[in-house]
Amino acid sequence: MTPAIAPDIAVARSHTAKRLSILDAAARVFCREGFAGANIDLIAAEAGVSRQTVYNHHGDKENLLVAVVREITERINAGVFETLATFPDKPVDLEAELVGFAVRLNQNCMCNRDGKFLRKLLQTEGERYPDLFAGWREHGPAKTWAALAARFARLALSGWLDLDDPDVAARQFLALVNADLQMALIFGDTVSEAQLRTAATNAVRCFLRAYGKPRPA
Amino acid sequence: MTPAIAPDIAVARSHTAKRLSILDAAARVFCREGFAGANIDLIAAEAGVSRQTVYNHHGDKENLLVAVVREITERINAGVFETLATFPDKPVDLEAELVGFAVRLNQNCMCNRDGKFLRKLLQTEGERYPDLFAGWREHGPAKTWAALAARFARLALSGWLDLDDPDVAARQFLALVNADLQMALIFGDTVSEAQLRTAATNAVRCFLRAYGKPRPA
DNA sequence: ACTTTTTTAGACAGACTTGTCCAAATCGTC
DNA sequence: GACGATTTGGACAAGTCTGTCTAAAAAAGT
Repeated sequence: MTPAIAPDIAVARSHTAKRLSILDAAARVFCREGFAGANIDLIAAEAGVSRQTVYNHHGDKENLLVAVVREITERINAGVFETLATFPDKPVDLEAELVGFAVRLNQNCMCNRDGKFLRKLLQTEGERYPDLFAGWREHGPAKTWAALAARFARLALSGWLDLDDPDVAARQFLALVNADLQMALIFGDTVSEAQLRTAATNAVRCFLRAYGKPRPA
Repeated sequence: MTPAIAPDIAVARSHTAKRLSILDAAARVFCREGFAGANIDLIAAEAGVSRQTVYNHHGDKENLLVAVVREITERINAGVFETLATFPDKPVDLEAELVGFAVRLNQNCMCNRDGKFLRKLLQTEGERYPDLFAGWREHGPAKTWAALAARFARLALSGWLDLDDPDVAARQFLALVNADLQMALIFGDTVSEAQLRTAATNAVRCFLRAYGKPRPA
């Protein structure tokens, strides 16, 4: 069995390697130039692959865009899921731990390369291909917000927070975390970790002034 | 004098009318299709003008983009300036008046057509033409934030607010106001006034829980 | 070593755009 | 009604891009 499978894996590996390389280059070029301005020759060159190979793998330019979006949304969802698992459910120092969580969230989901790409692709092609992002639209932010809201609700139950509406609080938490990064995000600048920490600290401080309670017994 | 000027004005008027019509159509098409995908024939058609006229007015496609961005940023800046003047400097019911202000801000600046266009153009072409938006980058949001921060500082002085850093508070106020609209803004949906009011109410309530003080005497 | 699959490079047609040119037509003014 | 400026429609060359095709080369598998 193993000898029969091993070659398959080897083939699949090089195949997959090229596939990923193409998707990566395509993501970069689509984001930089927009769908209409993206040049398949350029994508092939950046992927270190011949143009024909691009067509062999993904057939169409539109198809390639679909594959890129699928890939990126999957990676982002994975990052969000992973980061949500680090939420401070049983905090000791709530402020510090929420700051850490906010920094992780931004580093793993919003401010990394994938986040930037998704934001840009969504903005540029969202209206032209509405069903392209329909899946992410339903399973992405809404799920994230709901999960975060559930965590906040638990913190409220255990006496750390005083909340009217956990869903609103979750959205506000995320908005506050990005408050200081708006400009950088909109201009596509890279944000240093120091900026990230400052932003998160300001956000959590405001959030806890609004919804925090003295540490429960 | 008047007979000598009148024709000039008449000429200028029709000229200007066509100019605006072209800029309007160009903004729509650039935003919908991106710069590379925008078709000058289409712009001319949507402007109800022949293609040659577009070239007569703006020469180049790139030049046309510059003109569009200049036009939009000017309108946005005017809207911001106008709306900032309605800030409740001497409030009676601070919460209600801040909600009203937030709604106006969104209606006149962020959520209207110009705001949507600027966001999209910035996202799509900001990296390719960095100096195109350099002017707005310096004189736009930074000025807005500073002006808003000054208003909040005055509210703090007169005993309505308890602020550490008015600049941070201003950015947080704006972030909170958009917290509930993120999805709609990112997907380019239109937002109803009811949504705007709800979002503003949630935002102001959170903001005042964090920074509000009981009404001064 | 032989076979099969994948990749490559290049040529290619078809379509589409941009920006220019020009002659006819339209418009407002004298 | 005549004049000058502006607009129009269409034709045009030059360039770019997509997607296909082909035969050679490379890689992988048996």
